[in-house]
Amino acid sequence: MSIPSTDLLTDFEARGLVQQSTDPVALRSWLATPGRRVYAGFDPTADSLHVGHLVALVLLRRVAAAGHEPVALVGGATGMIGDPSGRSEERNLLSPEELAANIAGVGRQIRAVLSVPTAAGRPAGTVHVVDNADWMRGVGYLAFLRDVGKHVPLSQMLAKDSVKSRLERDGGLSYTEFSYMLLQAWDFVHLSDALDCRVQIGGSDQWGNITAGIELGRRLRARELHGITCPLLTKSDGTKMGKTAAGAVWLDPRRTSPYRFYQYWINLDDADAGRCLQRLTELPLDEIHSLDESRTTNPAARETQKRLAAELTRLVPGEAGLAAARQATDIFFGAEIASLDDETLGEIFADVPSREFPRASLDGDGLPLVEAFEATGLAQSRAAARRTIEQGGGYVNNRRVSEAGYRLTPRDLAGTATLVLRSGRKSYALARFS
RNA sequence: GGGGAGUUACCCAAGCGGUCAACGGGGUCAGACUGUAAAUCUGAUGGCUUUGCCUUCGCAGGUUCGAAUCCUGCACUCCCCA
Repeated sequence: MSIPSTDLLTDFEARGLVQQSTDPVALRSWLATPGRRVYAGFDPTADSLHVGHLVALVLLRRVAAAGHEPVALVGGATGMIGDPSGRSEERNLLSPEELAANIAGVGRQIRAVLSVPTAAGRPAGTVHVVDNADWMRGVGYLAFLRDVGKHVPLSQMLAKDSVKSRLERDGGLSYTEFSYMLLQAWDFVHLSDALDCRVQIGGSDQWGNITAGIELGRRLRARELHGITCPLLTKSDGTKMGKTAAGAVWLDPRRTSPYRFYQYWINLDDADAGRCLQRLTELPLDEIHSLDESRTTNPAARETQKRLAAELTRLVPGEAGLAAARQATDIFFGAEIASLDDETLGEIFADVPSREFPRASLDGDGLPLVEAFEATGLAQSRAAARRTIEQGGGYVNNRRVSEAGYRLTPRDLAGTATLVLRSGRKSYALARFS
């Protein structure tokens, strides 16, 4: 991907990534010089980022692709406090140990995603990952109040939407969370001092915090800082992006397997998939348009979803993760499971519940299938298992078995000691015999 | 304190002496269809060693050949009058 460095803002605009920005003319002119530093902050609220953070990560990648240097701030200091923006309730404070682990995990992920070569094969170049605890740790409360707090009018703080909406609620917000924006404002000023970073980008819920920093920069340094926010990615059905019945979709493959990550994107509604393609991937716009076209003329092919899933799975879990996800997808939606070794089966069915049985149970008459269904949790009782099987919803290694009295014997093993049970379209369980 | 109504399977809700494991709806599960979507349609929906057996209709007793259905006591919920 080659974006002329002068056109970062235009690029953002073209992809629908700009919700609000400060003066576009000044912004463009500052970005006209290559090698500018642009920052986005990440709160270490967990040891992994999730799909909701993807927009910010991708924004930073575009910053890099445009010839600038992305600065990712992992909020070790702000994470001690908790950002009230976009939150309806007071946050629980994290313990220092949790926070340290989260910072390490999140930092690693940011570096990993930002170091994946862009679509055009261009490496991301210099990436700064900074922790605001490094400059906040030594700052005393009194000094902070005198040097920073003094320059922030209460009226402005109270006017922020994030504060207003919380004050209107029963729970209100604590002084601690109220102070959050001062910390973030100071971060921005600090980064402009230390790295000459003058642009902050983030989700639209960050507008208040960003402008607080811009304001502080003007008062303290007489410096012009800029901000861009992008619209929060939402789904057309009103639910949150990146949420499934099973919980958030994480970027860490240990929390969300590559298969489930891939499937999340594959399953998006058409309307959402198109937007995601534009905002989250680095596909050239003309390619996106031709996929839009394909979506109208041949929706059943679901090319958009396939492309989206491939792009993002490659970016996050990586090329190997994509291969694994695809293999798992073939198995989950494909034909009979022939002979696969136990290790591969274990990997493919990593997300699926599994259950150990004594090897001897397969000998003689074998293990009643209904018993295996019940034991693996595929059915709540043997009667339920029997019903499912009688109605044609019972599968062994993806081969339908419709006799409720069926018994599993060594012939049913897919690997050397494993077989795959399935109930209905997509409930799987692994039975291991040892 | 007095009077009345109610308590049924995951939820709502019929049933008012045998034909009741219990109508119907929702949900859930499975099947068909389909784009790994939505909608729709079909079936299932207490358990088990399943042509049968066992345990369920607030709890405990009782009447009866036989009770979710009748009687007594207890617990809880709701409404009305004080």
